[in-house]
Amino acid sequence: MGKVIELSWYQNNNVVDVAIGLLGKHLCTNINGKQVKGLIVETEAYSGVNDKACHANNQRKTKRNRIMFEPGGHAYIYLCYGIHHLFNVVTNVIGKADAVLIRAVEPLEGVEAMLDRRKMRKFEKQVTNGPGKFTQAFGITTQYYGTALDSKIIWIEESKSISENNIIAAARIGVGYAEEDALKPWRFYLKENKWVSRF
DNA sequence: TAGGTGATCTTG
DNA sequence: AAGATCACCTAT
Repeated sequence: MGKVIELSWYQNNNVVDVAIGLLGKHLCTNINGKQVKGLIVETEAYSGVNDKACHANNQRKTKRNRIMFEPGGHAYIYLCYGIHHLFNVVTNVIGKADAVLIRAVEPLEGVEAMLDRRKMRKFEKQVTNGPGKFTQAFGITTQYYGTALDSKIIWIEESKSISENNIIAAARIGVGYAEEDALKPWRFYLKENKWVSRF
């Protein structure tokens, strides 16, 4: 068992640093009596009010994204396309609405529970290789909106760090509406890791 | 490659 | 009040 990351670690004013720092760490949930763990292999940084791809762009603050304006270390979970529950880590201090989207994990523990929730028989990469897929495998839904990430429900543990040589930076996925910000290389993933959502 | 899905946001 | 949009997934 790794050490649980403290909330203060997320209260960093550089969301790109946090997005890179989360790679290789262990995301854990204990939901409906099932504990699962996965290695974070893909993240994206969303940088507050000046990032056109970010839900908080242009000071937009609504019922959906209000947690982004709270201190770092809480879960921002929202329903995407009516079906998928997407999981973000809120970062930065109160009033600075940054967040990191977790896009994919490599299963480490609780594979049975993951397959069960995904209604899959075979253990293959489709279990957790996308932002809507791994949340389903982990039991994460909007019910857990705002959960502190040092809780017993959702938490992230330290693990050995990843060297920069093994990290790829690229444009974020699915943000074509964001004009020039769509090109920012704020998607990060582990090189040659088969659990990454797409290449 | 196309269609499903429903909360959220915007317009009138 | 109605319509458009959307940080995606699954199956053809």
